[in-house]
Amino acid sequence: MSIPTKYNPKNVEDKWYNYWLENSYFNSTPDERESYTIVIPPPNVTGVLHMGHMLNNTIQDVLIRRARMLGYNACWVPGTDHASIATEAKVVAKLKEEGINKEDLTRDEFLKHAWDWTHKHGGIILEQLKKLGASCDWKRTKFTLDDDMSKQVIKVFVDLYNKGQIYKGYRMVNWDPQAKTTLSDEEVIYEEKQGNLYYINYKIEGEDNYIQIATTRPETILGDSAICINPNDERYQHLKGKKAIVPIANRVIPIIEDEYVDMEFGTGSLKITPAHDPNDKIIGEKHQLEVIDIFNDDATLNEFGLHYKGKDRFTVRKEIAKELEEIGALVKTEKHLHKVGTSERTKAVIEPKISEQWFLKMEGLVKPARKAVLETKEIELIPNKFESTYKHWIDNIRDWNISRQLFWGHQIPAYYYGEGQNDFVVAESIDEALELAKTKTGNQNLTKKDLRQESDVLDTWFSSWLWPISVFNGITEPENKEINYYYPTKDLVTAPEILFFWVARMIIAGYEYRNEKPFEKVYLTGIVRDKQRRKMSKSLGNSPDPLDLIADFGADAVRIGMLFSSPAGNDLMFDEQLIVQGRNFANKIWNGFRLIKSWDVSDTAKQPQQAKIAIDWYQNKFQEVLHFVNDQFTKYRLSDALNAIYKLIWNDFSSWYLEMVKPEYGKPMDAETYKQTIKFLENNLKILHPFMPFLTEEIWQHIEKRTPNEALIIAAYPKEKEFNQNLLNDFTYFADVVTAIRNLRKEKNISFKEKLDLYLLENESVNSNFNDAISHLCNVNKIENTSDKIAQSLSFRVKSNEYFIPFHETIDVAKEKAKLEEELKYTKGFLTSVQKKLSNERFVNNAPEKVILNERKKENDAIEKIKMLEEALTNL
RNA sequence: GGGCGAUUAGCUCAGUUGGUUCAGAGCACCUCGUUUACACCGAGGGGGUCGGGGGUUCGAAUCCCUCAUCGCCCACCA
Repeated sequence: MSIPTKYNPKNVEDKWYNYWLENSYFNSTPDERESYTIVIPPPNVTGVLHMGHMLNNTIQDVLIRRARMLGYNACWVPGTDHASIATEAKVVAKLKEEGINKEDLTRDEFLKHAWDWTHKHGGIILEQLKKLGASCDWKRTKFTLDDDMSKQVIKVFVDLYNKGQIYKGYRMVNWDPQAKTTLSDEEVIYEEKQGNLYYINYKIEGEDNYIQIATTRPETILGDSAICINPNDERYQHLKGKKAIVPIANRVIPIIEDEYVDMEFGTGSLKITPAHDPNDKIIGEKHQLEVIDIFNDDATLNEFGLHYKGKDRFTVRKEIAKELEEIGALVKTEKHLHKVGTSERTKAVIEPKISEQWFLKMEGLVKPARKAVLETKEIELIPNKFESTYKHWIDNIRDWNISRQLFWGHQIPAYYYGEGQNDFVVAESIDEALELAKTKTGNQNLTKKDLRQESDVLDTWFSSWLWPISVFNGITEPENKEINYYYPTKDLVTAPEILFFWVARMIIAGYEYRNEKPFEKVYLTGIVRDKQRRKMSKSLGNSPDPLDLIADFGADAVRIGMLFSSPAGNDLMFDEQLIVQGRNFANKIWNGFRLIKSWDVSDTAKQPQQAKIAIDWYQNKFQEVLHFVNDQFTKYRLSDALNAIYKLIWNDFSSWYLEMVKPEYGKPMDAETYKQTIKFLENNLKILHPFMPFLTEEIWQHIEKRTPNEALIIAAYPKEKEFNQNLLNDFTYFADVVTAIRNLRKEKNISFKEKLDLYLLENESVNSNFNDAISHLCNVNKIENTSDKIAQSLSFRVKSNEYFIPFHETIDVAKEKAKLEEELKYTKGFLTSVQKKLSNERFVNNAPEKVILNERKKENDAIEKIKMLEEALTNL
């Protein structure tokens, strides 16, 4: 026998992955079958695989492999995202290490570096996904900055502009001083931070009086253009109409009145800095205040910062507090806990800033997206608790800032022909732009050289929101065969973190550009955490390298480990023990296969009764579990489906079925049982394949030589059939008998080698087809019915039947008696409670007949059992 | 500050319209076991007043109220 006792994934995983690739099983082209499409959430092109990817892509692979076996034309489209801000930040950092400043490069020079970087690191993550077994159609791999993808993004921009949905506006936006770009509201993460609340005195002009304000950001006083009080505030009536002097800057600013001011907070008076606070900007506009921007793009102070010019905002905060103290303007400082906006990507503290940006109007666009999820349920969020989150976002949506001051991305297709901020045209190409500009200006002498393209690029999500459409070229050629076939896709598997960034916007784009949903189900995964519930991350160093795990335990084990306990929407508490469990399971299956392969098969051997009944039972058991598994899949409960298969294979198939059919030592197996066993093994492999693709294919191909058309990956998933519940119940009874005998052996220290006789006092009928199986599993010599109790025997009861095993050695009567008495006591107590229930008139009158009948049955069974126990006691 | 969700065995979680098989599974733990697949194994076993307190009901893990703890999302209080 050459099959090793341990399953070794190393030897098989690459082999089968290559085999699958060579035979193009992952590739899809439109045909007459129904399509089943999943588009991958494109990871950052320069990213590397982490545990979150593992979980996410395992789920997608399970879904797509099962769909493939169910006969769908399964298509999983892979790709990567250019992730403009994240990638640009990485490239900038790398250049800095080489002593190159981004500022010193032209756009083209920088882009060349970025592309070099992308070509070097790009797609590593996709190679890593192959190790996991991901069955993506690699020929369809897309990158969001590919020309064909870019064209579609630009086309959509132009279209939305022409529809009046995109506009340029001078607005307060979120400024990331590190990346030196604006961010959308979604890219700002609010973090609670300990700061100070500074109380500062402003002198009243022409008086020896002061007004006190409170601020968390003293450096911004240099940009103050007013002090604001609540007109109803009794404390400040005398200051109405007067002016105050900004400390240090010594500028005179008005004291204005607005009911916006909360009289309860701080000092009840507020300094107004329109350039650096969204609320102040609103008040500033209302009262027509001056806007003084004190910051440079990198959040150092500009000339309005006076002697602080050139220093960083946080340095200035400390220094200015000191100076205020020195000049006596700082009254006090209090500790203050507040929320600070930070950049999702660079973690830099966001600076509110007024600037000219491009926006997409969201109001009308979101309507179909709202309806599809919340009203018609055309799109289902799994778990559906995320619907309320979705609703809240969509009902409070604001215009989307889509421009970014970066190089790496889709350059906005606006072309300026003059110096004015609004002297531009929007077009898909510079040639079209030129024609438009000529028409708009009436100047026929314009040339391309007179046009200057907008330097901003588009938010990354402005390209990824088209992903399910653009991967099939559905924007450029809206009626092409592929988009019509593959769209709408079936499942989207992603993290809840990007529900707004990406999922909601894809839904919006889907309805706007296809008039149809982009996917049917959104499966929201949880976050992978460590045992201390910390998010697994590179920076914390608490995350294992997924590739190391695969190398150590095998991809199948890792997949199983990830899925053992990860219901949709729940975080996964990662524990390597789960992967060990996955590895053990692989080994268990492997050894079951080894056992079957070790049997000598004889055409002449007669099929034993225990094998017959085992086959009959397992067929039905398999169907019961298959039904359950299918049901769990419709509910996207992958963990539960996997657990059911795990138990089926480990307990039912290995511990019961194989033990029942296993021939006696040295004897051959009959051909019929062997044939059925192989069939069962194959069915097990089929339903397990989506979860453990490598191991199952390996065994599948070991069972017999298969042609490429017979590979497991494309085998047909087992069909559901009716199953016989009575037989399953009979099996449970049989299993109880076997367990009872095993217990007796253990209690009485009876060696398994000692044969026993078994007598049955039958009060309710027993399926005697299991008798040989009892003999086989428990080393029982004979099983006979008896009409009388048997003295000098061990006994046990299953349901209302009593079993006896003649046993002639001394029995500890006292011990036996105590045991019986305890059981009797319990049963009597049980009977009392049942009878109490049944004598309750209100119960009998109100409860459904079914429930009452059951209680009566419980009562009768208990009475029977008490009788039996009492007799047993007297016999002792 | 607003909203949503959770709390069931040592751990991770099931428990679908209140009622048979409702207090479960896997892992961990304990005991026994080197018979002819697997010690990455087999056979047994212990373990929870279902977060606390009220209420509705003949009957509550399940429905309602309240409190506590935790998590997530959203929001400009200086």
